[in-house]
Amino acid sequence: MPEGPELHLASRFVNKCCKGTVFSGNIVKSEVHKSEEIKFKSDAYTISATSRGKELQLFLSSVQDDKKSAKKAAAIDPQSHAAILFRFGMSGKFEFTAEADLHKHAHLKFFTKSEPRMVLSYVDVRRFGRFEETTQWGKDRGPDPMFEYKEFRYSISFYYHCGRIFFQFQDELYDVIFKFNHIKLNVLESLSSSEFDRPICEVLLNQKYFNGIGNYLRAEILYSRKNYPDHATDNQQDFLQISSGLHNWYPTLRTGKKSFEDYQIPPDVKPKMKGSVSKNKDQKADILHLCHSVPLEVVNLGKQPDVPKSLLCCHSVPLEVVILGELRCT
DNA sequence: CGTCCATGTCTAC
DNA sequence: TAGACCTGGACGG
Repeated sequence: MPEGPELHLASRFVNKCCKGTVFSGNIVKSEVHKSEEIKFKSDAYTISATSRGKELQLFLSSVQDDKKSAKKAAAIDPQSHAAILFRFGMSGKFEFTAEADLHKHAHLKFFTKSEPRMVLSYVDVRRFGRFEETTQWGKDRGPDPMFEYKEFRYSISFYYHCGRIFFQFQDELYDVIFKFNHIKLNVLESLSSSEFDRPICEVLLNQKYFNGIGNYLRAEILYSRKNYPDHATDNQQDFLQISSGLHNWYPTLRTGKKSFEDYQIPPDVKPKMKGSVSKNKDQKADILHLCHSVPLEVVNLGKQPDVPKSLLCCHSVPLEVVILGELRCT
């Protein structure tokens, strides 16, 4: 189930069924699950969710009868709010059921206050997923290619200029970089990490840059370029060539120019391609853009189950089949 | 009955 | 880079 799009749909699901619902009491972890117990406890709290790549955050907020006491509670009790970070492993998901219908592998349970009691539960058959009480996103995981597209592109280009600081001060760094030209931008240097010095099919699974891309999505992305992993990059130069968007973005690479204007964000940063296959046979789609548009298509298919499955023909086909099979989708 | 396979990390050699 | 961590469904004998 869970790559970026599924995590996002899971967050929508949680928001939908928890809207206006008040939860209460202990958050119950199954004995068998290895994650730590969740300490947050409240007589009355609400739940909302958001996702980023392959992670999902639940936000828990205590509710009070009147606003005054709410303020008071927040001031006195730091426990009036909490967040839980989830990774879904291979089989994680959320369910919202009656107590009687709880899944056998429900590992974390949130109970509604009112009767009949309902349960929001984190279900994970294989237990590869983890949860943790924290307001942070996982360190070493990059921006979401669907919903933080600009940052996603930046993260790939600039990570090695700014190091770990990048993830802590992303917004500030963009401003600095684009207001002043003090920092010399050099994509080749940015991509000089050995992490990019390998086949593109492996690079795409690096969650530091491609947070949310998994085995199925990379198959979709590589196929939609009509470019199979075994044709793909063996070094950073090839990665740049594959990512035509980076060339457009950094004219320096072709012209040697280094003026500030050359470093403006390209106009095509926002999605413009409908569908994932480039119309021009000779011009390969920008692979970074596909990391944005392809998962978004999956999200939209999830919204409308009746849509014909013509677009994402191999989303249910493992990578090996895509490589070997010249694709079997009609 | 058995074997193989699964949208993901994580860590020990 | 192989193995570990897990359950269960598909399929073969």
